[in-house]
Amino acid sequence: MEPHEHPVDAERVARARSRGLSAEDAGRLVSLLSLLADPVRARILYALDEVEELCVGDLALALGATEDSVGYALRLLRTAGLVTTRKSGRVVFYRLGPGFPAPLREHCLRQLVAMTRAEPDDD
Amino acid sequence: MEPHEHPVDAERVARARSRGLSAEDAGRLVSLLSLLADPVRARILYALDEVEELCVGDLALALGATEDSVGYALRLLRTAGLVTTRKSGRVVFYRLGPGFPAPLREHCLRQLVAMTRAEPDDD
DNA sequence: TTGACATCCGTGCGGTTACACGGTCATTAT
DNA sequence: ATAATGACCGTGTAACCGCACGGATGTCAA
Repeated sequence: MEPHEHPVDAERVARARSRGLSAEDAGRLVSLLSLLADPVRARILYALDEVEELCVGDLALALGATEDSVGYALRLLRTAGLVTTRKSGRVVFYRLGPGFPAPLREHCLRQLVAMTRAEPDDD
Repeated sequence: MEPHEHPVDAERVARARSRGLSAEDAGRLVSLLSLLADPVRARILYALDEVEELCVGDLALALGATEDSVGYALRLLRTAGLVTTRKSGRVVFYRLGPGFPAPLREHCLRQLVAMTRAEPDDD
């Protein structure tokens, strides 16, 4: 099942090859988007974008999810450096990390959400 | 394992609840982002954004992937309505669909890619 | 018509991922 | 000190997903 050896449009193929996404860049992009591509994580990030700071229990309360669920989600987000923690007593507060990608916040979270709300164009 | 009944910051919880993402909106957002969160699909969409139109074989050639792989990827993208097809003889050309979300194209594809390239801030 | 080709489709398998459970640490109150 | 609480961690399991394989469809060439 080798790719055929007769490019139909060699010029476009060359352009796609040179200006396209490398496998490495795609990998980084995907590992980032994968973190957003989960209901709990997306809602957590969106909530933190709205109210700045929340602790685990309150987050679970606000989302109507189990603490286990948000705990697991926060584990991944924290590992990826997308959120930071502030510990006060036995309560741990979360907020969006300083290294949180601005375009991701501005466009992917806000704009995409707005769009998704407007267009009921889904399965 | 019920959420505790003592919100630490009741005001923020209320705000996160009212202005936050509903489960349904999150579901739609996630089903969209999930389509981007794959190396092959992301590279296909990016390539189509660059060169307008490509057939399956040329796409596989440009990405250095098997035709099976891009065939499967296109199957999902087509089902979701993100790409459209134009058939010429036995060759099928793909391009970004008319319903392709503009913010997704502008920001998620282009800006995020640029950012991901610049910042080696990943696992 | 016969054969070769580009693509699509259904299916099974392997790897990944989300989630629930039990145990542990640190902190606060009695 | 003991008990209770908020959160973390490691592990097992079940579901999901990408992908390869085989076969089917439609098209061009001889």
